[in-house]
Amino acid sequence: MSEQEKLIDEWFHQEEGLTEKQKKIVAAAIESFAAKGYAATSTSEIAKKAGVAEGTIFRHYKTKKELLLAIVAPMMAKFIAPFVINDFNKVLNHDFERFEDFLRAIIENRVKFLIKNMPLFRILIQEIPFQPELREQFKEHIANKIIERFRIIVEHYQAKGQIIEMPPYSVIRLTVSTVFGFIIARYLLIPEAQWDDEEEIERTVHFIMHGLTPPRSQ
Amino acid sequence: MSEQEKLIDEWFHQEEGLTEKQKKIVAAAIESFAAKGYAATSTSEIAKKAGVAEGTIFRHYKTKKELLLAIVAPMMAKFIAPFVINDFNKVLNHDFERFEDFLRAIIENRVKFLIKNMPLFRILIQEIPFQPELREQFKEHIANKIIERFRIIVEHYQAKGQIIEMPPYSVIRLTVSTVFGFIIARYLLIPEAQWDDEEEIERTVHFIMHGLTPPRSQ
Amino acid sequence: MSEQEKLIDEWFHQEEGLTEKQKKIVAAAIESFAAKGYAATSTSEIAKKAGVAEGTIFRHYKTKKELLLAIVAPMMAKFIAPFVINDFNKVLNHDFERFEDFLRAIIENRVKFLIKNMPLFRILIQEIPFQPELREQFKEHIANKIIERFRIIVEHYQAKGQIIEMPPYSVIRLTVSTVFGFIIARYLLIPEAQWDDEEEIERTVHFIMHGLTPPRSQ
Amino acid sequence: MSEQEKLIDEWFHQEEGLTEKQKKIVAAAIESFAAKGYAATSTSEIAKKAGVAEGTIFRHYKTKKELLLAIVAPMMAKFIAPFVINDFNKVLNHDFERFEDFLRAIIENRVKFLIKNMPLFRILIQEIPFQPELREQFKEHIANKIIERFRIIVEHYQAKGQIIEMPPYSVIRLTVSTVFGFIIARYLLIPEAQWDDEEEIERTVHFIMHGLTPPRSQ
DNA sequence: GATGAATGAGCGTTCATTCAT
DNA sequence: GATGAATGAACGCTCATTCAT
Repeated sequence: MSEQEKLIDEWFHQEEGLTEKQKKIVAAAIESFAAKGYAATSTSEIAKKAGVAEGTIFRHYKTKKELLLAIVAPMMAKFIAPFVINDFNKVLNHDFERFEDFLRAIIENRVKFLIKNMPLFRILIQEIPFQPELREQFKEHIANKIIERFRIIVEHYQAKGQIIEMPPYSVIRLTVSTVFGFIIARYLLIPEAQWDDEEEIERTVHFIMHGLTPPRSQ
Repeated sequence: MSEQEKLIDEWFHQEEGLTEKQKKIVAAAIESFAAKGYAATSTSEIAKKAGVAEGTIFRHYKTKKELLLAIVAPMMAKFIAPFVINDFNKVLNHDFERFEDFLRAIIENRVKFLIKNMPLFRILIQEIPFQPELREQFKEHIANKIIERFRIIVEHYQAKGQIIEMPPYSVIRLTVSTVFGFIIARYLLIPEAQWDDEEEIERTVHFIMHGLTPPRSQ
Repeated sequence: MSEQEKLIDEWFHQEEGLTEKQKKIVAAAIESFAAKGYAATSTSEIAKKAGVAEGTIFRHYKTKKELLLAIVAPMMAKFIAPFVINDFNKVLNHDFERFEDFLRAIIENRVKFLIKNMPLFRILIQEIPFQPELREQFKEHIANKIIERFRIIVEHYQAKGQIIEMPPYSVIRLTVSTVFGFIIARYLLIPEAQWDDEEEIERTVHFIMHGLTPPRSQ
Repeated sequence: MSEQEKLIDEWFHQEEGLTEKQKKIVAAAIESFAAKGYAATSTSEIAKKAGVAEGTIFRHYKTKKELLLAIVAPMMAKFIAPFVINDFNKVLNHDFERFEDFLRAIIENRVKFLIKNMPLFRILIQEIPFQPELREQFKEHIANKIIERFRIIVEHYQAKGQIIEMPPYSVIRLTVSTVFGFIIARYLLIPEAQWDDEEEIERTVHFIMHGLTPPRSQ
């Protein structure tokens, strides 16, 4: 998987036939979009930061919005790739005896992906409210495909009695919002606090599994 | 409390000495800021939607940003008001025997506030990444004041053995992100889905209290 | 003359039936027009400085330009008044045996008037290039009336052999530009330098009378 | 010197790497600034007159004020250039036996320069009261540098007994205001009058040299 | 393929002026 | 007579996009 992962992660920076200038443009755009938002970033600023002429941007990307999508779309694709690849799914279903193990694997894998690509993740969640195309892509890929796969997994663990009876979508919602809540708090809202990452992830997993109630009280 | 609450909620729309035109401007701005974002909303658009001349906006708000802050700041103030009012806090500490009761009360009260003011909530979370002034106010009011009060409450219930041993800030983070995760999914991301609100809130409270693991597995 | 003078000078501030508010408006306008120029001074700024509502300005002066003219026109009138009053002229023609005496009297009188009303003088010379109405008034009053009177005076002293043969208009031009050159240098261009006013005026009069030619030529 | 002079005068219109559009912008701006003043001239008007898009102005000059300075600064530089060039100064000190010759040379040279660049001169003296940057440049270049050189020259002729004993700065002030008085009257205030330029310059020189007093009358 | 000058629509903001109170 | 909210045209300036070189 790590092999696979590496390949996927390096997709962006080495594949897709991006020219040297294009890479600079994309890097500059990511930096500025993440920092100031798409709407508040001017193409001239991107050009300056990338060290290219303003026209060069429009040679590669017909419009500013196309540049945004060219940045965020592959990131979404890479994020979901591991879920989509059949082998990976099979592994999932058989390798993890317990839901907790599955959860840890997800966090190990996908959360680290997001952390590694934090500026892109930031752009994604910052711009999704404003860009219908982005929202569309997001819903199509994440909602429609991934959630279905998750549903099957959740039902699998529910059948095993490891997850309480509850509509799978609610399970997903609760799990996902807890995990994303950690990433957002940790890396976007309060990055300056002192975080014991391992401990905090442990607490997060424990919370998803057991909630806030101590064992004895039940 | 509901008396108090009502008064507070109606602050914005009826008090503050807003003239008729000002109210129209604010309403138009809320609508557009929520829909397209602050940066992508032009003052001329706001003026048109409000049915006033563009100059009128600037008579009441020196800059476009001042208009944004004039919209969002009172909303934050009203959101935290119940936590700040001492009586309310006292009530909190004595009236709710169980953390779960406290949690339900909070959801009953503050979540409904947010739902009622969803466009304002939307603007707040959409613009916080881009507006340092907003972030500053948010941190000052929410982070520094509310979180401290929450910490005391959490420690109170921890002392009672109703919450597991865990840094209070982690308890808060997990609780808050679960609750906000519900609001965002329900009202912003997937409002078009069919939601059984009461059931879903029940599941969310249950999740915070007990996690996903069934009672017997422990 | 000093009686007359006083009356004239106080015209502006006490007569003309200016209400209290009007006086404040005029004072504020003079201050701002002198400092930043007519075009760069906003009526709202004047209103604020005068402590009146913006509408009040337009109740008394139909337009901003009318306010300017209402300020500068009486100043021109007062400047030329002594020349126009017949008695004064008679006095001129008979009292001053020598051109030099006449010159000193003029400086004593009219230059002091300008110094006393420096902000108004400043506005006048700053705005004359841009305000045709002002230029018109200036030409009509100063050029057409005063210059004629001066011409007669110059010819009078030329007949007496006290002024060299030269077109009177040239004599006037040279005299006036020397005197105005002093005022402008002294009060507008380099007011911060240390000036020995009496000496400098003496040199100016001497220059006009004898020029830069050393004694030998006399 | 005439070679040198020509080069300098043509600097502005042919050198400096001004593009065709820039030249049109500058020409249009000079025309409008001179006619209506900087503050009363809009950039859209300049663009229209220059036959370019309004954005083009701001591509070449970051702000409207920068355009003003880009117009006036080189003019000041060119005006003082001959005084600064050492050879010229040397010539001055040795070639002109008499102060009068020096004066004629200055008028021949620098006054003709101003006449040739009258719109620029007009802008300079019209805007100096309102533009601190302009005033600063003016003082730094003209006041601090040129006046010093003039002082030396004046003292030189005073030592020769050709100029009466008087503080050199006063000599400069009187001379300069007389010369400028001529230019302003001739070209700005009353250009429509019939002027016999040669005669009038002769009278001006004569006035400066000998004053209004006939030699024999004293 | 890359450039950057040129564009003109649109931006946030200011302005002199009006008018109901 | 005085007010100040309201106006909308005009302002200086920025922007994404085009295109000749």
